[in-house]
Amino acid sequence: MSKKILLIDGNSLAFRAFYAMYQQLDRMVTPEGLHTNALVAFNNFLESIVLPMQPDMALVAWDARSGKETFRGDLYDDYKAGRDKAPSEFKEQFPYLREMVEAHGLHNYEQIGLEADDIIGTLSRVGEKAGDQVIIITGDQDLTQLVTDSVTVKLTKKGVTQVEVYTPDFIMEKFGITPAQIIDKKALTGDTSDNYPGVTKVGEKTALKLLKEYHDLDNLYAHVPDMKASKMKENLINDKASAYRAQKLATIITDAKLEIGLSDLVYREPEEKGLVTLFEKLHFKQALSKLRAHSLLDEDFAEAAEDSEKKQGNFAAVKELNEAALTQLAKEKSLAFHIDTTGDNYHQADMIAYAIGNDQVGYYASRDLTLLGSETFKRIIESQEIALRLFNAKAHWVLLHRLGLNLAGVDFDFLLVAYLLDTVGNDNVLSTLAGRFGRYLASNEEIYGKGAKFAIPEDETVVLEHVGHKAQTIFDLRDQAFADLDEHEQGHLYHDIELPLSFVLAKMEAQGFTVNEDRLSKMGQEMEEQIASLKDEIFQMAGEEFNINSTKQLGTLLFEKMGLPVIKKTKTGYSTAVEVLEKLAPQAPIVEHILAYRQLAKLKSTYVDGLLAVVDPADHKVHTRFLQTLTQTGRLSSVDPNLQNIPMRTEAGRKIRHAFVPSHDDWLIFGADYSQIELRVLASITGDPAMEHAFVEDEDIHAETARKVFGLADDAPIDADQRRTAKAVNFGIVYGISDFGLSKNLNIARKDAKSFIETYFQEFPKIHQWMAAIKEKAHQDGYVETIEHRRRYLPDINAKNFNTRSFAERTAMNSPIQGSAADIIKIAMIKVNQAIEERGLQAKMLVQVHDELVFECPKEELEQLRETVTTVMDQAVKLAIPLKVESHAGPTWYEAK
DNA sequence: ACTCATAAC
DNA sequence: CAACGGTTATGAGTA
Repeated sequence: MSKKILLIDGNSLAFRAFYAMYQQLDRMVTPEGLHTNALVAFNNFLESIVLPMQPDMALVAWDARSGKETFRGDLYDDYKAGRDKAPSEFKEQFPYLREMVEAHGLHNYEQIGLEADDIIGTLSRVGEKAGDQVIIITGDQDLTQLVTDSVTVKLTKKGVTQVEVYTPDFIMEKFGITPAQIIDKKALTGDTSDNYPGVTKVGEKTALKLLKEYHDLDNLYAHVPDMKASKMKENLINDKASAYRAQKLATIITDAKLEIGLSDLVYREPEEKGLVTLFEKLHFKQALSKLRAHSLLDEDFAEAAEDSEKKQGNFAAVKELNEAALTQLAKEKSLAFHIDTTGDNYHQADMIAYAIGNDQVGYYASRDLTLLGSETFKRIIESQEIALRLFNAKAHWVLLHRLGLNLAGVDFDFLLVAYLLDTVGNDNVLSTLAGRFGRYLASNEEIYGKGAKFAIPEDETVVLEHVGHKAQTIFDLRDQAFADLDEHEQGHLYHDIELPLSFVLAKMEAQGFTVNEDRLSKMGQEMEEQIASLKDEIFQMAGEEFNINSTKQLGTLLFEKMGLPVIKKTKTGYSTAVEVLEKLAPQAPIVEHILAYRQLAKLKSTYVDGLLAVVDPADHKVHTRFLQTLTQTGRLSSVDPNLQNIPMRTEAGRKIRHAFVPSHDDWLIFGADYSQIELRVLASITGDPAMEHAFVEDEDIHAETARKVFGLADDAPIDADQRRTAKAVNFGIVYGISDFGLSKNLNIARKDAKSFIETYFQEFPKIHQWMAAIKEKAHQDGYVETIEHRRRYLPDINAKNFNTRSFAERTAMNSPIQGSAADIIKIAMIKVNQAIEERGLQAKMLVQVHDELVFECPKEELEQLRETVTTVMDQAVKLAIPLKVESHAGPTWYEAK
């Protein structure tokens, strides 16, 4: 009986595995500090590729310790030189790979003097002679030279779970040559990764052409003298020695003396005990729970194999959508829907293709946008009866809104759920997030390219399959993702906060904020004049012209030519940051000018020119996008433009706000903000009586803190400096205090800062206790939570490096505070939106700035809106401490704060 | 693509 | 002993 022999190129696959999950490197670390990304990917490979194959014999071959010990090292000194050293994050995973291979029932083998290739080459010939079927899995194209009718090579393409199958026919079709000629192809081209040259200027194309004409290297050189004079001929003659050396280096040994034979390679079933031990050591939660489930149900391996095959993308055929299919789809209870666009900015991006379907009726895709205008499609999108599954509901709401449709009935937003489950390493990309659930599909980058290379593939079926697979992935992942959500107790956070909020945000974005472009341009002109005259003065004082925007040139002037003292350095040179320049200002009058120039240049470029560039000429509005699934704490962020960092602190900057106006005459801008929300949250979750008292009595919290840390009477007067110090201490507490940080911020001695903190903790003991407890929880669980169970994992919390660990500890203290404040304003936004609708107000919510909401409304609605908004914000959540809301209104955003 | 500087809360 | 407050986005310069 013919046997199935599996030979695996361990080194090349391990490398592939490491880089396939390189983006996840920082996420995948055990509490002991061991990186596991390559191990996770390699395990996926063993489970999803090897297990379903059920081979009779299986071996993972490894390179001997150093290439120099092989004959190739003797033959060519630079063999594999110049190869990037494997990073330590990779090396540390290596020992576990062998253990993993063993536990999965395969054998490991390496032999001094041989590379993995040679072991595989030799065994493949042995197997072939015995009449067996040999399958080689590798990431190295060299091995394809071994292909015969009974030896196939599976070459990994992207990552380690997608392979291309090389047979003699396939090679002929792809290259037009036979497997044996692969060696001579390499002889001519050389190998950059192994660092040996072939013939100068001969690449793959030329090599294939020559081989088709002359068949092999010997025959080619026999005919070189007959070739007509050319640069190539010269190169062939000059590099003849190099070509023959490359030929030797590229030839895989097929007759090495091995200490093992086929009979030593019998494949055993995976060993459950060994796997459990290993997975526990590596903290593979998913793999462990899968293993447990399987052993509990006593599933046989055929079923396990089927399961893992499904996981890595056994996609259903994607069908072309038409009216008839749409009618069929409209009868379904739940459907996945997905649109691909030409860019991230869904306010203006074009739709490329879309897909819709479920596991019952299958998946349909189309590029025909007219179908989206049909009544049937409208029913599907707008009906509450059809539960929709999407990836990024907010983006889809806006895209559909542009078509005049009102998205409703959303059940599952995979992006939101994935973000709530784990914020770390979330790149907002479907393919990556699906990978976390063991589902693999092509990334947009693979299909469309990125940056300047972005292009829609000519072959329409590629695009249709891509969106179709996305829809299927989204559909399939719903139950698992919701189960995880439940396990985290995050059902409420998703269903009652984030999902409803996404539609509130969509509306705000689509509404847009009107910009008075004339006003903004005029400000820009004035700034330009001031910038020009500052520039003149600076050049005159410096005695030369230079680029003031260049920190490098500025550094040279200040610290070398003028000889000012270096106060701080950056990685690349002298620091010229504000705090540095402020210290230098008394010593050199030019510095004041530079500071003024800097401020104006920033305002002009970012807020005048930058803003004008993104105003939509059709409606004179800016339509920001609020990123709901980006920050580690649960806050929103805002891009294109960022409306959350419009200047406020300096008068010159604040004037920019004059350009933000209502969209109608006789309307106003109204702003409402939470006062001291983070300190109130802190007081509430720690239950500190002293702080609670201050807030319940609505006292000046910074003054009150000053009395405490300076040991003054309850009614003692506080001077400005004392208050400023106390305010800095309060801020420090919220950010996860350190004495050094506070000393730097207040410009005081470290021991004074330390004593402030100690006194603070004596006066607010519950805060001290909470800080210690939250750090302890983080060390125990690896994550912290907000009042609404928003979770933040802290992969570095047990790091050996003090800095890294300290940073994680401060984060552990800050995130529950910042995140709970984010929870509160999000709840308020949903309730405010609802209240505005219920009361039939015309007012529109436009922007959220972390503790502030901005609206536009008709003048006559102002007081009603003020009452509505402040009450709803006040009452958004039930805390032990009252919340306080302040509000302002006026003709522009300038007056509304 | 990265670093630096600076805008906000 | 060391390093040193949290969360972001954007523009300009440099590589």
